[in-house]
Amino acid sequence: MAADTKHRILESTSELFRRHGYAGTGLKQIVAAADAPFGSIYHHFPGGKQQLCEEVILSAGRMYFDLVHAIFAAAPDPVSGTRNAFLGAAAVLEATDYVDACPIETVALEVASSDDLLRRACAEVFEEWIVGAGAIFREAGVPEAEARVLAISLINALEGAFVLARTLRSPEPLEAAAATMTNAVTAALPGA
Amino acid sequence: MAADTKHRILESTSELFRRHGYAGTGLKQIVAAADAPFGSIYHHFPGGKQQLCEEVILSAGRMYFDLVHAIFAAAPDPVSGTRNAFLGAAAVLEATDYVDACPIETVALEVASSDDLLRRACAEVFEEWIVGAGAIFREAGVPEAEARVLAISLINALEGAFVLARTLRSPEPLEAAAATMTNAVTAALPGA
DNA sequence: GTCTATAGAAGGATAGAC
DNA sequence: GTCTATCCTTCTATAGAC
Repeated sequence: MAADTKHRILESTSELFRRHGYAGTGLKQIVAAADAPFGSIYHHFPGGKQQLCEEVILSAGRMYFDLVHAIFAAAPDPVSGTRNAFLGAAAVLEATDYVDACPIETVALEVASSDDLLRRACAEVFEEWIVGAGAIFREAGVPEAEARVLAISLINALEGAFVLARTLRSPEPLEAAAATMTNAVTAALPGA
Repeated sequence: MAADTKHRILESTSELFRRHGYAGTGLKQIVAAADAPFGSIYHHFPGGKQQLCEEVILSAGRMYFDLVHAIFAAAPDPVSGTRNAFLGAAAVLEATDYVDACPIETVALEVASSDDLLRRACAEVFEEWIVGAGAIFREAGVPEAEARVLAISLINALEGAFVLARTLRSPEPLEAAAATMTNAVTAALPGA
Protein backbone atom coordinates (compact mmCIF):
# COMPACT_ATOMS: atom_id res chain seq x y z
CA MET A 1 0.00 0.00 0.00
CA ALA A 2 1.71 3.14 -1.20
CA ALA A 3 -0.49 5.49 0.83
CA ASP A 4 0.22 3.45 3.93
CA THR A 5 3.96 3.61 3.31
CA LYS A 6 3.80 7.38 2.96
CA HIS A 7 1.91 7.59 6.22
CA ARG A 8 4.45 5.43 8.03
CA ILE A 9 7.28 7.57 6.68
CA LEU A 10 5.59 10.74 7.95
CA GLU A 11 5.05 9.19 11.37
CA SER A 12 8.61 7.93 11.70
CA THR A 13 10.03 11.23 10.54
CA SER A 14 7.98 13.19 13.04
CA GLU A 15 9.11 10.88 15.81
CA LEU A 16 12.79 11.06 14.84
CA PHE A 17 12.71 14.84 14.38
CA ARG A 18 11.41 15.20 17.93
CA ARG A 19 14.37 13.30 19.32
CA HIS A 20 17.25 14.24 17.01
CA GLY A 21 16.08 17.26 15.05
CA TYR A 22 16.21 17.91 11.32
CA ALA A 23 19.96 17.87 10.70
CA GLY A 24 20.46 15.05 13.19
CA THR A 25 18.06 12.68 11.45
CA GLY A 26 19.16 10.77 8.35
CA LEU A 27 16.91 9.60 5.56
CA LYS A 28 18.28 6.11 6.03
CA GLN A 29 17.20 6.13 9.67
CA ILE A 30 13.76 7.26 8.58
CA VAL A 31 13.16 4.44 6.09
CA ALA A 32 14.59 1.92 8.55
CA ALA A 33 12.18 3.09 11.25
CA ALA A 34 9.28 3.11 8.79
CA ASP A 35 10.27 -0.33 7.47
CA ALA A 36 10.21 1.01 3.94
CA PRO A 37 12.64 0.80 1.02
CA PHE A 38 14.88 3.80 0.52
CA GLY A 39 13.38 4.71 -2.84
CA SER A 40 9.97 5.26 -1.26
CA ILE A 41 11.13 8.59 0.11
CA TYR A 42 11.84 10.02 -3.31
CA HIS A 43 8.75 8.38 -4.77
CA HIS A 44 6.42 10.02 -2.25
CA PHE A 45 8.52 13.13 -1.69
CA PRO A 46 10.27 14.11 -4.93
CA GLY A 47 11.58 17.23 -3.20
CA GLY A 48 13.65 15.05 -0.89
CA LYS A 49 14.33 15.76 2.75
CA GLN A 50 13.10 19.32 2.57
CA GLN A 51 9.69 18.41 1.17
CA LEU A 52 9.33 15.56 3.63
CA CYS A 53 10.13 17.92 6.47
CA GLU A 54 7.67 20.51 5.20
CA GLU A 55 4.83 17.97 5.19
CA VAL A 56 5.79 16.79 8.66
CA ILE A 57 5.76 20.34 10.00
CA LEU A 58 2.35 21.13 8.55
CA SER A 59 0.64 17.88 9.53
CA ALA A 60 2.21 17.69 13.00
CA GLY A 61 1.37 21.34 13.55
CA ARG A 62 -2.28 20.74 12.74
CA MET A 63 -2.48 17.67 14.93
CA TYR A 64 -1.07 19.59 17.86
CA PHE A 65 -3.48 22.43 17.18
CA ASP A 66 -6.41 20.01 17.33
CA LEU A 67 -5.09 18.51 20.56
CA VAL A 68 -4.83 21.83 22.36
CA HIS A 69 -8.14 22.97 20.93
CA ALA A 70 -9.80 19.82 22.31
CA ILE A 71 -8.35 20.50 25.76
CA PHE A 72 -9.83 24.00 25.83
CA ALA A 73 -13.14 22.76 24.40
CA ALA A 74 -13.42 20.14 27.15
CA ALA A 75 -12.67 22.63 29.93
CA PRO A 76 -15.45 24.66 31.58
CA ASP A 77 -13.61 27.96 31.07
CA PRO A 78 -10.35 29.30 29.56
CA VAL A 79 -8.63 29.42 32.95
CA SER A 80 -9.20 25.71 33.49
CA GLY A 81 -8.29 25.05 29.89
CA THR A 82 -4.97 26.84 30.36
CA ARG A 83 -4.18 24.90 33.51
CA ASN A 84 -5.16 21.58 31.92
CA ALA A 85 -3.05 22.27 28.85
CA PHE A 86 0.13 22.91 30.84
CA LEU A 87 -0.39 20.17 33.41
CA GLY A 88 -1.43 17.72 30.71
CA ALA A 89 1.74 18.52 28.77
CA ALA A 90 3.75 17.97 31.95
CA ALA A 91 2.16 14.53 32.43
CA VAL A 92 2.82 13.50 28.81
CA LEU A 93 6.40 14.69 29.05
CA GLU A 94 7.07 12.70 32.20
CA ALA A 95 5.37 9.62 30.76
CA THR A 96 7.48 9.74 27.57
CA ASP A 97 10.84 10.27 29.28
CA TYR A 98 10.84 13.95 28.25
CA VAL A 99 10.63 13.28 24.53
CA ASP A 100 7.06 14.03 23.50
CA ALA A 101 6.83 17.83 23.65
CA CYS A 102 6.15 20.23 20.78
CA PRO A 103 6.61 18.30 17.55
CA ILE A 104 8.09 21.18 15.56
CA GLU A 105 10.04 23.28 18.07
CA THR A 106 13.49 21.79 17.53
CA VAL A 107 13.10 21.92 13.77
CA ALA A 108 11.77 25.49 13.93
CA LEU A 109 14.93 26.69 15.65
CA GLU A 110 17.21 24.69 13.38
CA VAL A 111 15.73 26.10 10.18
CA ALA A 112 14.94 29.65 11.35
CA SER A 113 18.17 31.05 9.93
CA SER A 114 19.08 28.43 7.37
CA ASP A 115 16.07 27.31 5.32
CA ASP A 116 13.46 29.87 4.45
CA LEU A 117 10.94 27.43 2.97
CA LEU A 118 10.86 25.40 6.17
CA ARG A 119 10.93 28.52 8.33
CA ARG A 120 7.78 29.70 6.55
CA ALA A 121 6.07 26.35 7.13
CA CYS A 122 6.78 26.66 10.86
CA ALA A 123 5.62 30.27 10.80
CA GLU A 124 2.34 29.19 9.20
CA VAL A 125 1.79 26.67 11.98
CA PHE A 126 2.59 29.10 14.79
CA GLU A 127 0.36 31.77 13.27
CA GLU A 128 -2.51 29.26 13.12
CA TRP A 129 -2.00 28.47 16.80
CA ILE A 130 -1.94 32.16 17.71
CA VAL A 131 -5.16 32.84 15.82
CA GLY A 132 -6.81 29.74 17.27
CA ALA A 133 -5.88 30.53 20.86
CA GLY A 134 -6.79 34.18 20.36
CA ALA A 135 -10.28 33.16 19.21
CA ILE A 136 -10.80 31.18 22.42
CA PHE A 137 -9.95 34.18 24.57
CA ARG A 138 -11.93 36.59 22.41
CA GLU A 139 -15.01 34.38 22.68
CA ALA A 140 -14.60 34.49 26.44
CA GLY A 141 -14.87 38.26 26.32
CA VAL A 142 -11.26 39.43 26.06
CA PRO A 143 -10.82 42.41 23.69
CA GLU A 144 -9.24 41.62 20.31
CA ALA A 145 -5.78 43.17 20.82
CA GLU A 146 -5.40 41.83 24.34
CA ALA A 147 -6.57 38.38 23.24
CA ARG A 148 -3.78 38.17 20.69
CA VAL A 149 -1.15 39.24 23.22
CA LEU A 150 -2.47 36.64 25.63
CA ALA A 151 -2.51 33.94 22.95
CA ILE A 152 1.10 34.67 21.98
CA SER A 153 2.13 34.66 25.64
CA LEU A 154 0.43 31.30 26.13
CA ILE A 155 2.42 29.76 23.27
CA ASN A 156 5.59 31.54 24.41
CA ALA A 157 5.17 29.95 27.83
CA LEU A 158 4.43 26.52 26.41
CA GLU A 159 7.39 26.47 24.03
CA GLY A 160 9.77 27.94 26.57
CA ALA A 161 8.66 25.54 29.27
CA PHE A 162 9.25 22.63 26.88
CA VAL A 163 12.87 23.71 26.41
CA LEU A 164 13.49 23.94 30.14
CA ALA A 165 11.51 20.84 31.09
CA ARG A 166 13.24 18.62 28.54
CA THR A 167 16.66 19.96 29.49
CA LEU A 168 16.14 19.79 33.26
CA ARG A 169 14.12 16.58 32.98
CA SER A 170 11.57 18.09 35.34
CA PRO A 171 7.91 19.10 35.14
CA GLU A 172 8.66 22.21 37.22
CA PRO A 173 8.83 24.67 34.28
CA LEU A 174 5.44 23.53 33.00
CA GLU A 175 3.98 23.84 36.49
CA ALA A 176 5.41 27.34 36.82
CA ALA A 177 3.95 28.23 33.42
CA ALA A 178 0.58 26.87 34.53
CA ALA A 179 0.61 29.11 37.60
CA THR A 180 1.75 32.27 35.82
CA MET A 181 -0.46 31.85 32.77
CA THR A 182 -3.65 31.00 34.67
CA ASN A 183 -3.09 34.25 36.58
CA ALA A 184 -2.63 36.15 33.32
CA VAL A 185 -5.76 34.66 31.76
CA THR A 186 -7.77 35.28 34.91
CA ALA A 187 -6.70 38.93 34.93
CA ALA A 188 -7.67 39.36 31.28
CA LEU A 189 -11.19 37.94 31.56
CA PRO A 190 -14.08 40.46 31.87
CA GLY A 191 -14.96 39.45 35.43
CA ALA A 192 -11.56 40.48 36.79
CA MET B 1 49.11 32.08 19.83
CA ALA B 2 47.48 28.87 20.94
CA ALA B 3 45.21 30.48 23.52
CA ASP B 4 44.02 32.98 20.94
CA THR B 5 43.22 30.22 18.47
CA LYS B 6 41.18 28.39 21.09
CA HIS B 7 39.25 31.57 21.79
CA ARG B 8 38.53 32.13 18.10
CA ILE B 9 37.31 28.55 17.76
CA LEU B 10 34.94 28.98 20.70
CA GLU B 11 33.59 32.23 19.24
CA SER B 12 33.06 30.78 15.76
CA THR B 13 31.41 27.69 17.15
CA SER B 14 29.01 29.69 19.26
CA GLU B 15 28.10 31.81 16.26
CA LEU B 16 27.59 28.81 13.97
CA PHE B 17 25.58 26.86 16.56
CA ARG B 18 23.18 29.78 16.83
CA ARG B 19 22.47 29.67 13.13
CA HIS B 20 22.69 26.00 12.24
CA GLY B 21 22.57 24.10 15.50
CA TYR B 22 24.83 21.33 16.76
CA ALA B 23 24.21 18.62 14.18
CA GLY B 24 24.00 21.17 11.38
CA THR B 25 27.45 22.61 12.03
CA GLY B 26 30.56 20.79 10.81
CA LEU B 27 33.98 20.97 12.38
CA LYS B 28 35.39 22.02 9.03
CA GLN B 29 33.04 25.01 8.92
CA ILE B 30 34.20 25.91 12.41
CA VAL B 31 37.91 25.94 11.66
CA ALA B 32 37.27 27.76 8.39
CA ALA B 33 35.32 30.48 10.20
CA ALA B 34 37.97 30.67 12.94
CA ASP B 35 40.75 30.74 10.32
CA ALA B 36 42.48 27.90 12.11
CA PRO B 37 43.96 24.61 10.91
CA PHE B 38 41.79 21.56 11.38
CA GLY B 39 44.14 19.92 13.87
CA SER B 40 43.69 22.81 16.29
CA ILE B 41 40.30 21.48 17.25
CA TYR B 42 41.66 18.19 18.53
CA HIS B 43 44.66 19.93 20.06
CA HIS B 44 42.54 22.24 22.19
CA PHE B 45 39.55 19.91 22.51
CA PRO B 46 40.77 16.30 22.70
CA GLY B 47 37.19 15.21 23.35
CA GLY B 48 36.23 16.37 19.85
CA LYS B 49 32.95 17.97 18.91
CA GLN B 50 31.24 17.01 22.13
CA GLN B 51 33.86 18.65 24.37
CA LEU B 52 33.95 21.75 22.17
CA CYS B 53 30.18 22.00 22.41
CA GLU B 54 30.23 21.56 26.17
CA GLU B 55 32.66 24.46 26.59
CA VAL B 56 30.60 26.62 24.25
CA ILE B 57 27.43 25.90 26.21
CA LEU B 58 29.01 26.75 29.56
CA SER B 59 30.82 29.90 28.45
CA ALA B 60 27.98 31.24 26.31
CA GLY B 61 25.56 30.47 29.11
CA ARG B 62 27.59 32.48 31.58
CA MET B 63 27.98 35.41 29.20
CA TYR B 64 24.27 35.54 28.66
CA PHE B 65 23.70 35.36 32.40
CA ASP B 66 25.98 38.37 32.92
CA LEU B 67 24.18 40.28 30.18
CA VAL B 68 20.73 39.78 31.67
CA HIS B 69 22.06 40.43 35.16
CA ALA B 70 23.51 43.77 33.98
CA ILE B 71 20.15 44.76 32.48
CA PHE B 72 18.38 44.16 35.78
CA ALA B 73 21.17 45.88 37.75
CA ALA B 74 20.89 48.98 35.56
CA ALA B 75 17.11 49.19 35.92
CA PRO B 76 15.49 51.09 38.81
CA ASP B 77 13.24 48.14 39.71
CA PRO B 78 12.53 44.53 38.62
CA VAL B 79 9.49 45.57 36.58
CA SER B 80 11.58 47.95 34.47
CA GLY B 81 14.32 45.35 34.30
CA THR B 82 11.87 42.78 32.96
CA ARG B 83 10.56 45.17 30.32
CA ASN B 84 14.07 46.25 29.30
CA ALA B 85 15.23 42.66 29.01
CA PHE B 86 12.44 41.66 26.61
CA LEU B 87 12.44 44.86 24.57
CA GLY B 88 16.23 44.87 24.44
CA ALA B 89 16.19 41.30 23.17
CA ALA B 90 13.64 42.34 20.54
CA ALA B 91 15.91 45.17 19.37
CA VAL B 92 18.96 42.89 19.15
CA LEU B 93 16.99 40.28 17.27
CA GLU B 94 15.75 42.77 14.68
CA ALA B 95 19.22 44.28 14.32
CA THR B 96 20.81 40.88 13.68
CA ASP B 97 18.26 39.61 11.15
CA TYR B 98 16.70 37.34 13.78
CA VAL B 99 19.87 35.37 14.46
CA ASP B 100 21.20 36.59 17.79
CA ALA B 101 18.81 35.13 20.35
CA CYS B 102 19.58 32.64 23.13
CA PRO B 103 23.00 31.13 22.37
CA ILE B 104 22.18 27.65 23.65
CA GLU B 105 18.48 27.12 22.96
CA THR B 106 18.76 25.28 19.64
CA VAL B 107 21.51 23.04 20.97
CA ALA B 108 19.58 22.40 24.18
CA LEU B 109 16.64 20.98 22.22
CA GLU B 110 18.85 18.99 19.87
CA VAL B 111 20.72 17.23 22.66
CA ALA B 112 17.90 16.90 25.22
CA SER B 113 17.09 13.34 24.14
CA SER B 114 20.31 12.30 22.45
CA ASP B 115 23.40 13.37 24.44
CA ASP B 116 23.19 13.30 28.20
CA LEU B 117 26.55 15.00 28.84
CA LEU B 118 25.53 18.01 26.77
CA ARG B 119 22.02 17.98 28.17
CA ARG B 120 23.50 18.27 31.66
CA ALA B 121 25.67 21.20 30.58
CA CYS B 122 22.58 23.00 29.32
CA ALA B 123 20.71 22.09 32.50
CA GLU B 124 23.52 23.58 34.58
CA VAL B 125 23.25 26.84 32.64
CA PHE B 126 19.46 27.05 32.91
CA GLU B 127 19.57 26.28 36.62
CA GLU B 128 22.09 29.10 37.12
CA TRP B 129 19.77 31.48 35.30
CA ILE B 130 16.80 30.40 37.39
CA VAL B 131 18.70 30.88 40.65
CA GLY B 132 20.07 34.24 39.48
CA ALA B 133 16.70 35.61 38.39
CA GLY B 134 15.08 34.22 41.52
CA ALA B 135 17.58 36.12 43.67
CA ILE B 136 16.65 39.38 41.98
CA PHE B 137 12.97 38.90 42.73
CA ARG B 138 13.62 37.69 46.27
CA GLU B 139 15.73 40.76 47.01
CA ALA B 140 12.81 42.87 45.80
CA GLY B 141 10.63 41.28 48.45
CA VAL B 142 9.01 38.34 46.67
CA PRO B 143 8.71 35.22 48.88
CA GLU B 144 11.17 32.41 48.10
CA ALA B 145 8.82 29.90 46.45
CA GLU B 146 7.00 32.52 44.42
CA ALA B 147 10.31 34.08 43.33
CA ARG B 148 11.44 30.78 41.83
CA VAL B 149 8.16 30.29 39.97
CA LEU B 150 8.44 33.83 38.64
CA ALA B 151 12.08 33.33 37.62
CA ILE B 152 11.23 30.14 35.73
CA SER B 153 8.29 31.84 34.04
CA LEU B 154 10.53 34.70 32.98
CA ILE B 155 12.97 32.32 31.30
CA ASN B 156 10.08 30.28 29.86
CA ALA B 157 8.73 33.45 28.27
CA LEU B 158 12.11 34.54 26.96
CA GLU B 159 12.97 31.17 25.40
CA GLY B 160 9.51 30.68 23.97
CA ALA B 161 9.39 34.18 22.55
CA PHE B 162 12.75 33.56 20.86
CA VAL B 163 11.35 30.53 19.06
CA LEU B 164 8.32 32.43 17.81
CA ALA B 165 10.15 35.65 17.00
CA ARG B 166 12.86 33.94 14.97
CA THR B 167 10.32 31.80 13.13
CA LEU B 168 7.86 34.63 12.43
CA ARG B 169 10.66 37.14 11.91
CA SER B 170 8.79 39.57 14.11
CA PRO B 171 9.39 41.28 17.46
CA GLU B 172 5.72 40.76 18.39
CA PRO B 173 6.27 37.66 20.59
CA LEU B 174 8.91 39.48 22.64
CA GLU B 175 6.63 42.48 22.99
CA ALA B 176 3.79 40.25 24.12
CA ALA B 177 6.13 38.57 26.61
CA ALA B 178 7.18 42.00 27.90
CA ALA B 179 3.55 42.95 28.53
CA THR B 180 2.54 39.69 30.18
CA MET B 181 5.67 39.30 32.30
CA THR B 182 5.77 42.90 33.55
CA ASN B 183 2.20 42.31 34.75
CA ALA B 184 3.23 39.09 36.47
CA VAL B 185 6.24 40.70 38.17
CA THR B 186 4.17 43.71 39.24
CA ALA B 187 1.54 41.44 40.80
CA ALA B 188 4.21 39.49 42.71
CA LEU B 189 5.94 42.50 44.28
CA PRO B 190 5.03 43.38 47.88
CA GLY B 191 3.36 46.66 46.98
CA ALA B 192 0.70 45.00 44.82
C1' DG C 1 54.12 20.74 18.75
C1' DT C 2 51.56 22.52 14.38
C1' DC C 3 49.26 21.39 10.79
C1' DT C 4 48.07 18.48 6.43
C1' DA C 5 46.36 14.58 4.34
C1' DT C 6 43.53 10.78 4.66
C1' DA C 7 40.84 7.13 6.67
C1' DG C 8 36.33 5.20 7.52
C1' DA C 9 31.55 5.99 8.13
C1' DA C 10 27.29 8.31 7.11
C1' DG C 11 24.97 11.92 4.68
C1' DG C 12 21.50 13.01 0.59
C1' DA C 13 20.40 11.91 -3.90
C1' DT C 14 19.96 9.10 -8.27
C1' DA C 15 20.27 5.70 -11.91
C1' DG C 16 18.70 1.69 -13.54
C1' DA C 17 17.53 -3.35 -12.61
C1' DC C 18 13.48 -5.92 -12.40
C1' DG D 1 6.16 1.56 -10.96
C1' DT D 2 9.15 -0.66 -6.76
C1' DC D 3 12.99 -1.07 -4.85
C1' DT D 4 18.24 -1.95 -4.81
C1' DA D 5 22.76 -0.68 -5.50
C1' DT D 6 25.77 2.99 -6.02
C1' DC D 7 27.43 7.86 -6.59
C1' DC D 8 29.55 11.75 -4.68
C1' DT D 9 29.87 14.71 -0.88
C1' DT D 10 30.55 15.72 3.88
C1' DC D 11 31.06 14.19 8.38
C1' DT D 12 34.20 13.17 12.59
C1' DA D 13 38.43 11.54 13.84
C1' DT D 14 43.32 10.19 13.39
C1' DA D 15 47.89 9.25 11.69
C1' DG D 16 52.02 11.00 10.56
C1' DA D 17 54.76 14.66 7.85
C1' DC D 18 57.46 18.53 8.96
